[in-house]
Amino acid sequence: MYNVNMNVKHLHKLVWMSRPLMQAAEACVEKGLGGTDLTVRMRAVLEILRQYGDQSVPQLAAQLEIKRQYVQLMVNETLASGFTDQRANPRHKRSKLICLTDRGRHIIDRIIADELALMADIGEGFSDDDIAKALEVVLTVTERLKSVAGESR
Amino acid sequence: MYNVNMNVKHLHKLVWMSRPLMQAAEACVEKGLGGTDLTVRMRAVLEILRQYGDQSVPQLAAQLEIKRQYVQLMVNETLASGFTDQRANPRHKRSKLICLTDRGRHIIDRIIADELALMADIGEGFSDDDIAKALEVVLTVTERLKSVAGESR
DNA sequence: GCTGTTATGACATTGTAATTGTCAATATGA
DNA sequence: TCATATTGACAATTACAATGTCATAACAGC
Repeated sequence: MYNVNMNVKHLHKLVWMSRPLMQAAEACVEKGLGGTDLTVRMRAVLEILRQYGDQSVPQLAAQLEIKRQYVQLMVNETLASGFTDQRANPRHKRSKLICLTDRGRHIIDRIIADELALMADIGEGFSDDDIAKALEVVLTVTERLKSVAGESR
Repeated sequence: MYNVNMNVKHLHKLVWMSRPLMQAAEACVEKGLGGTDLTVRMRAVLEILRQYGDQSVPQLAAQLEIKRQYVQLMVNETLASGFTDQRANPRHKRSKLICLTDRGRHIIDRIIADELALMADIGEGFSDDDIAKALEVVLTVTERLKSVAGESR
């Protein structure tokens, strides 16, 4: 029998707070996107490209853990809006690499900067250590939950 | 100009981890529900009833922060499956209170117990203080993000 | 009690995110 | 060269949730 202590209940609550947190976060992001032609899902593509460099659609799909067919839609939107462009892929002739245009890079840089500025406000009152530890908990818990859910499928 | 330090980047990452965390959590919950006739959304109704007692559909909707029409569907499913029942509402004759049946209470108790047991494994290696602090960060950040997103609408 | 307003349940419609399935074209690798 | 895998394109489907509407019924002020 497990000793169901406070620790465990806190963790349970933390995990269940992930949905409200996500919703609040996405609402904020959406608000920050107001005025630009970007959508939240286009933003996700630009962010990955910004952080990890040019990639093919299937590679993006793996990063985002979303099916490639849907990522293709997202990417097509960014292409149509001129935030990204295609260039030759040395590793696969048919699957072009998606890269940020100057416009795309400019806008995603600005958006991320705005978001970080917001985070500076949001984190008010917590120490660097608090935040670092909280992140570590969240990352670890996510990994462990993934492996639990993934088992024996 | 903001000083974009590690703290802020960690917080940004933490916030963006909320989606993967949620997906992993829901996948685990779904797995835990295997074998029962419960769905994830029915589970949500039972959990609120278990924690906060009998409530009307509009009250549940407020708790879950979901529109009452959709909660009505969720509740109807729990009624149809015999996990909940209706009883007279002293405060409103038409809007019955939804309450757990013995079967409903038994199953949600078991599911929560299983989840807490899983949390005991998942939290391995973190101190009570780490978890408590992480929860505090998540709760606070969620509240603050909500208020930011809610402003001037 | 009468009456206007609100709350509720029921149902239909719509929107959006994302998955799944399929197909043809093309690349890749043995 | 040829079998297999990958890719992009597109259609269909599922799931979640919001939104709209309506009739009924409850409530509150008078």
